[in-house]
Amino acid sequence: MRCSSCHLRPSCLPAHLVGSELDRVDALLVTSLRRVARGETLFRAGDRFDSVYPVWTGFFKTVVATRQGTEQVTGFQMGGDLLGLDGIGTGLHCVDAIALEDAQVCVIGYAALEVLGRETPPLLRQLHRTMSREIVADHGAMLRLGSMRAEERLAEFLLGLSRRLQTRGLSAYSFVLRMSREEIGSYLGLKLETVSRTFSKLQADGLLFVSQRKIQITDPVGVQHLLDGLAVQGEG
Amino acid sequence: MRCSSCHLRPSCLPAHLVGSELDRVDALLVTSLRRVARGETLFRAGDRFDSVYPVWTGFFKTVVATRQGTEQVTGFQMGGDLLGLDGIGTGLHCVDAIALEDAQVCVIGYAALEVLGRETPPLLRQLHRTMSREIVADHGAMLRLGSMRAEERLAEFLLGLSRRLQTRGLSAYSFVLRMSREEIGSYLGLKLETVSRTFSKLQADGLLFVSQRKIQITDPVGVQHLLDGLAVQGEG
DNA sequence: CGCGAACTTGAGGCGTGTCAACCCCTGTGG
DNA sequence: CCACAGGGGTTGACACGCCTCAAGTTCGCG
Repeated sequence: MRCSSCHLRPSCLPAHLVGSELDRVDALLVTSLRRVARGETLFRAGDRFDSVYPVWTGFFKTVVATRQGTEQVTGFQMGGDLLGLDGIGTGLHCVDAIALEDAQVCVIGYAALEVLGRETPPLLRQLHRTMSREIVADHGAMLRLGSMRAEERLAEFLLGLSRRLQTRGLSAYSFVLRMSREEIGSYLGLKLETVSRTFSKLQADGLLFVSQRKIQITDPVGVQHLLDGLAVQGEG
Repeated sequence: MRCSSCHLRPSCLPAHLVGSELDRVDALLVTSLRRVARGETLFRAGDRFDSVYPVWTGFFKTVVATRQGTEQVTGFQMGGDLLGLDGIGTGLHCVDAIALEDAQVCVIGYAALEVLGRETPPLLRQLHRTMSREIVADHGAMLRLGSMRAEERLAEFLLGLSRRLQTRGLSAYSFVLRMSREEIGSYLGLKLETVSRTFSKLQADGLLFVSQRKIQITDPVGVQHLLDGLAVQGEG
């Protein structure tokens, strides 16, 4: 695997590298590629941390669990997203990373990343940006969970997903969900029935079509207005 | 200001440094000290990012806002905590950092931190740990907001605060809240009335005493059991 | 000492959860 | 080609926890 020829590089750690920097990264950064079958874990909470994993293909969820069995989905990761950052702090992972479809990830040893980063400032800077963006994204999740109603949470979730698909060159307004209603519900702090009902309501309001996991956002502006607290415009 | 003689160093960026590393950090890391009066902002969402700020004295909250005026408290920061990491990703801060009491922070230029970090691996590693721990803490917040009932959210919040006070050498079970009911509510995704009622209920259940902002946790084990889903033991 | 902000408490409404039934896809095997 | 099984999704009725609105109290600060 060579980072220099990877189409995901602009959104990955070796973004902005050129020339000899890129050569070194090609040679030393990614030690291997790892396949994870649908339903399998890339790592589990409690596992020893030693690597971070940019997603190359496929789709993941990360899940935290409490001792009494409750679970919370903390994120969904797709091509270009970085998994494993939760482990740096304590040396142990504290979420499960589970593939929602057959997936492949690059394996980047954290020790190697530290060494390479010391002699390649843009690489380090990109790592910091990535961690910072995850913090900001988590703040967005807190806003969703703490201050929004079910309809707003789902709308925000869909627009965020749409935006992420778009930056990866995929269709922004017509896509297939990789996760179940229950997983969406866990991420949004809702029960699966509420997610289902809310999808139906958004469809009844003419904002989107939903059929099982196929989504088509027919009125993205209307969805955005819902988030801005504006009433949806009538037809007459 | 010299990091080497700061009592908060073990929980700050220059933790684990020794000898010449510490000398360099003393000379170059902290460019100045900044005072922030109660109610004033250290930085605002939209401000240009150029520094991170370890809290030296005082107490802060960070707040994200939406265009329609809703706010969400994303965290409370006290001595040793690091403010400003949200800005690295985009070069702009995306939360407001507001002092809840007169406070002092160290100013660490991000550019200087990057340069110093390159020649001082333990410093860089500590930065990474700090960011990772913030990510993990945010996942904890998501779990609270997404999967817990009001009573559990408040119990978890109080135990977390208790633990943080304890690591700073303060009393774990008797302390004064620096934030209002409304701010706690925002952080926990509850209305201030619900926070107030829940405090009263925990007191009625014999787990703590509360009087305005003075808190005394009289039965920390009971509070922990509440989080573990165990019923509180009866008296007979 | 007095004002205003913060906190507490109550009554009633609403949104989401709970429980249950049914439907729709998909895959399997006869 | 169809029958069947099973998981995921949808929908309904009802319950409950939290929110809303309102009144009254306490505390902190000028």
